[in-house]
Amino acid sequence: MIRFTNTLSGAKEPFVPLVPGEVKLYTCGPTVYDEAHIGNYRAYMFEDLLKRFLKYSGFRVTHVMNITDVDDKTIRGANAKGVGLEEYTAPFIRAFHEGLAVLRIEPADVYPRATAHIPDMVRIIKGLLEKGVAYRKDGSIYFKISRFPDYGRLSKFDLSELRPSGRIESDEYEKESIQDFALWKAPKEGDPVWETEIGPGRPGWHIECSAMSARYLGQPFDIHCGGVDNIFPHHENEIAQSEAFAGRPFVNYWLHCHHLIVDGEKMSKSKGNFYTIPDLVQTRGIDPMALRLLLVSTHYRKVLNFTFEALDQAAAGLRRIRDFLFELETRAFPAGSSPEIALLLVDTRAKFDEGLADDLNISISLTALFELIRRVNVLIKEDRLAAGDAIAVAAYVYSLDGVLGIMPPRPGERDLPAELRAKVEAREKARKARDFSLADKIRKELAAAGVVLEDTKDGVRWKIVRTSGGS
RNA sequence: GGCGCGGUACCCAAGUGGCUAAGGGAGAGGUCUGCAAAACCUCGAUUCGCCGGUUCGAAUCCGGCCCGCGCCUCCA
Repeated sequence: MIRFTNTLSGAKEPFVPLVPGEVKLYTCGPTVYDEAHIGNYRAYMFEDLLKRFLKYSGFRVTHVMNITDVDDKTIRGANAKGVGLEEYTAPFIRAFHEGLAVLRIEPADVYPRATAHIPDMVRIIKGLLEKGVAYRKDGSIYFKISRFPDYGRLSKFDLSELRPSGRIESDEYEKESIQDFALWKAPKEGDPVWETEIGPGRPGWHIECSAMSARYLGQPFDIHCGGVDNIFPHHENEIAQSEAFAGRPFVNYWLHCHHLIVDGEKMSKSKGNFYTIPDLVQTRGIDPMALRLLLVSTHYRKVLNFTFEALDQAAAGLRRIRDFLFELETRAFPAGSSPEIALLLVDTRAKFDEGLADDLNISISLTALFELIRRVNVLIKEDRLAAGDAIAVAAYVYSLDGVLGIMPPRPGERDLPAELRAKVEAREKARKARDFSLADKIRKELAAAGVVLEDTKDGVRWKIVRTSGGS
């Protein structure tokens, strides 16, 4: 049984999809006004783990991730640069997809863009007006919170106790109640304007998610994810719009991940602790898979403290997994297989699956993997592992890649360029001739190229220790 | 002030009433090795933010306190 912590109830609940075997998933994507940072990717990584685990568990998953390409910040950015909205957001959208690819985050089925779904939003706003849940004021349209008694259920905010913050005072739009939020914004100097049957203007922020989730997933659907900072107001408002419009529930399970901080502090450009994928991978030469393991291995409901030490630790863990596979693939084992290993794999699988099934408790799952590695390493050391065992264990570990996404390419998919291969052979010759200084010199050259040599009693073997990043 | 997360070894982190408090990293010593790498073995928290309480028994339950973090109207 799979269980998730549902923000709606605040408790761990058994996960039961609306349609057996199928999961409809909506995750809040980027607002493309700037380059995404590793904190943003932490959320996408959590969602990737969730989706991969659901698929691994046998569900068919339909995943929708929105791209917010019209809002205050994108408009401001485009105006500042003197270009159109589309021209302004295009490079950020491209960079976002590149970041996903570098981190091996599986693509969503659809990436709907807000600007391409204005008619869907208009239809909902029109419906809300007709029901009297929305009202017009100075060309804008607002959602009337007083008409939605359930408001605050997700964030557990009591409206009467909401403390006004500075932002309310600076709001440029007139509303009946400060808690009402904009569905549609009246045309303003410099804003893009859509001519629609509810009048000219542009959409508010929250309406796109209500409109696009309904279009691609229906209502209700199973799981909606995002960062904790989206709980209020964004997700609360989505619920209000969608449920008031359709008269039925919006989402069954809300899953939210916590933030990523850097060295114990919030990441911000002014502090200089603001990292993007290219910063780490291209500029600093970080293995993207180490970053992936780091992001994925901290439980999603805990704050992730990003440090370079933690990144090194993740890289070390990754190395242990890779070296283990390398061992299984490059050693000569005696023929046969043992029931002991078959049993060990059954136990490992049970523990691994159980961990993730319990609200994505990945620590348990990784422990299961590392325990398998340690036990099999002992057997290798004692010459008790047979060829069939090695194949079975390696196949199992690779199968986990469906969930973890960190494994190296399989043996057939990796090779050394001819020049490096020649160096490996040259070193072997030197070593046989006991010219160790030449042998060590070549070893160093190979190391600089990211290739590590290991001398075993069965001869030399090489492994690639750096995954080339990005481009 | 409200709502929500968290505080377990040098670092990351599991464990929510009971066998010796998982696992990974780093460190120290050892085996192996031309050197190295990997692997293996050994060592490492009498103790879980603090103080009380409940209990035969508490990291785990209850009460109080301290500390860190997030959200509180367009932030993942």
